[in-house]
Amino acid sequence: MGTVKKRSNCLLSSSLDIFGDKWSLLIIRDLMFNNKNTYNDFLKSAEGIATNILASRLKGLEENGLIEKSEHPGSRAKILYRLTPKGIELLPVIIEIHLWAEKYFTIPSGIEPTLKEAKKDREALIKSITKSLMENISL
Amino acid sequence: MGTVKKRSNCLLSSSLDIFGDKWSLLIIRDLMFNNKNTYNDFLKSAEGIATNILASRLKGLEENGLIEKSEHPGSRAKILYRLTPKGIELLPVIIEIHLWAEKYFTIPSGIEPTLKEAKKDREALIKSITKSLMENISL
DNA sequence: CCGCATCCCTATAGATACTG
DNA sequence: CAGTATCTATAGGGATGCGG
Repeated sequence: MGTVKKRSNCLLSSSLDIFGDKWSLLIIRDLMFNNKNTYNDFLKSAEGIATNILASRLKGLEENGLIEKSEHPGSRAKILYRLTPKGIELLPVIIEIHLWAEKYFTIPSGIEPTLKEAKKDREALIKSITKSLMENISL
Repeated sequence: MGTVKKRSNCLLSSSLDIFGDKWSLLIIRDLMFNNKNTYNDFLKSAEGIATNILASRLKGLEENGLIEKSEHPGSRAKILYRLTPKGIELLPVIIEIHLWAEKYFTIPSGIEPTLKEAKKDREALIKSITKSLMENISL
């Protein structure tokens, strides 16, 4: 999943070459909303990603500039993964997927307020979340 | 790819269970923007999907209510695939992916005006495209 | 411990040939 | 035209190993 081979020069196709799989956006989600930022954090997520798949996806996301590694402030042994601006900019995509899904799946507890806000003032919500994510980068 | 097994009750995860692969959204794209609506139309797209994969994806998309089959008005031999409202509602997701991709890939000819319109008045564009897609349904 | 790498095995993706 | 059949390659699950 590392190197990218563009299937066509369609923007959608090129995007799917990068994150068009069942796992990449879930890792982005964990980084964005779930305060997860280490290898083991991702492993523990509800969907149960396998370790080799996680390693492969992290490598691909890093090679494509969506995430980056850095030192963990608490432990020398740990590696901290962070979203880059390019990764953070996927927020609108993820929000739209949520808004779509909300109509067809039962809504998990806790996110209803955010969904409501997204429908009321989408731009403001994106701006606000982006801001706090960007601040996280410059630690 | 037919039956759905939800990995978790996360809205994003459930969505990726349905269209989180390298092909499904491209078929939706062809139906939305490229006036393609038969099996062979999809086969001929630039990315070069294999026939068995196409069959599998069409089945999955139909089982999940994103597309539906109908009779082709011109030829009895042909099958016409159409987006359902549930499929059409993926338009905002696809637009956001395009807007993201525009920043990181070279833009293919022809879609620049649409991208510009999407940035100027996103809601109006979505409304307009949705309307014409919906009219297509009730033939 | 933590972040992987490796191995083994199964399931799904995918290329190509072929069929009703 | 719209798919199957067949075969191979890759994705993915699960256990385990291993250096830092």
